[in-house]
Amino acid sequence: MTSSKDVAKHAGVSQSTVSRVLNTPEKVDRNKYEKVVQTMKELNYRPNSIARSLVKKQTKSIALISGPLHNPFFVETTTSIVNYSKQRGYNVNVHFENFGDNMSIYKDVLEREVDGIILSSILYDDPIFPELKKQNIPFIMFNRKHREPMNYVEMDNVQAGRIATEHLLGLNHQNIVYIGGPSTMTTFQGRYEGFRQVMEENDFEVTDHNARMTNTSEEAIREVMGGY
Amino acid sequence: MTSSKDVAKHAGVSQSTVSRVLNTPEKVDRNKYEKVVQTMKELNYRPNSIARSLVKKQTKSIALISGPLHNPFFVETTTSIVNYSKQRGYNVNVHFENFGDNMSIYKDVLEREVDGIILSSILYDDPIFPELKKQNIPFIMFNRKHREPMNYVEMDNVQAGRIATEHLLGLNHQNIVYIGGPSTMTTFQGRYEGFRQVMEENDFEVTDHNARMTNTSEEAIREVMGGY
DNA sequence: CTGTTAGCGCTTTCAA
DNA sequence: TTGAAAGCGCTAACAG
Repeated sequence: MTSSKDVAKHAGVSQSTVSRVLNTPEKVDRNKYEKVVQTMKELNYRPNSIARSLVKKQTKSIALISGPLHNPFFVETTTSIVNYSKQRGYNVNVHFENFGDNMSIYKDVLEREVDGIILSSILYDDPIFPELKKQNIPFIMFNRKHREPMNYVEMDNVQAGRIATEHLLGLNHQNIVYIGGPSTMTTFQGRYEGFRQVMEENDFEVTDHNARMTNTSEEAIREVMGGY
Repeated sequence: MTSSKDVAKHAGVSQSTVSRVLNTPEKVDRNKYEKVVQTMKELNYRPNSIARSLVKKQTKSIALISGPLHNPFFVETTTSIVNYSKQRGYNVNVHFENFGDNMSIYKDVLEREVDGIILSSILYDDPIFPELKKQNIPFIMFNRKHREPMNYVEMDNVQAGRIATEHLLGLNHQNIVYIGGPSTMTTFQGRYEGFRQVMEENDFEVTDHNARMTNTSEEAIREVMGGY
């Protein structure tokens, strides 16, 4: 591995001048600049990003905790997040949620220095948040929010629930049932709320029979649907 | 940010003892160990992975250059690679290939210190390889291989081409056409080869009419198929 | 088992 | 504009 020190030696300048060529080239004498750039090429020099991160306390990378890619939603979001981050000069460390053991992911994420964290698939009262706050690491949720007020980006789930319900009602259906995931996920809370609102506005009763909470596994949904 | 130095001070030990508690706890006096661990908790200490990487010259992270997730194949591979890496203590920096401008991805990848690179969606004579070799960064390809002998993991595309062709022939079809992607991708070279072999073994002629190379876009395929 | 010391490769004062 | 020097937070000899 050739370091800036090596470049400096070969180019006959100080190591700090090499550093300046990288960071503030305009403050370097034209000739020395050329000489240094040339030497870098010859020696195949690549600045060490780790060393830079250490002093700048900035890694230019962010962690993404995503839901599973088998859900097309996360295909879209992961792709966009990765590509946009790249465009802005950031790398993305991707992690996939691990049902039943998110703690190991949190541990993993906290162990690395990142400039920020983007998380989805987080529970209403997930234990990672107190930790994140304590460690003072910037983070933002998407597709979910937490019980406490924190930054998040989410679609309007209540409205989504309303639209779906209104659609069916508009088709003159009389027997509508809501099947949603657990209310520990805000996504489902909202959609249920939208369903409930529209149903009641139209004088339908919402009962345990036509509003079912289940988990999001195929089997569970199949079982619930079997009852109708 | 609290550092190991802070912990050392508060615990009344040297900084190297704090480091030892992290790395070789068995070589630390029981009492001091407890004291240090406790102090870490109190001060909310997290070891700085950047500093560690700098001295160990190991980042415990790998870069993945993947094809687009809209292709289910890459959903599977990305998921597996990320999860398995995690299990082995590695982080994954995910990048998606950028048709027409992979250079910017290569630049991006090279700029960060990683312990190795996994790449797919690489062309037969992609310019990243000379660079990788020059920089002496470990890498492996999957789903593709390069013109030069290098490490790769790939399915047996020739066999795949054979099986598909034999299947159709077994069904007594007489008019079989091969439509594949460009031969700059080894995947297609192999499949074509399998097709060709079986066809010729069965005394069918392979011509420009029944073997077509196209690109992998929906439109291109549609157009080719329109001709039959 | 422990502390002192050097040093990883860089950025950033500070004087010159 | 430049170089010398300090320091980011850690690991790794080394001597005791």
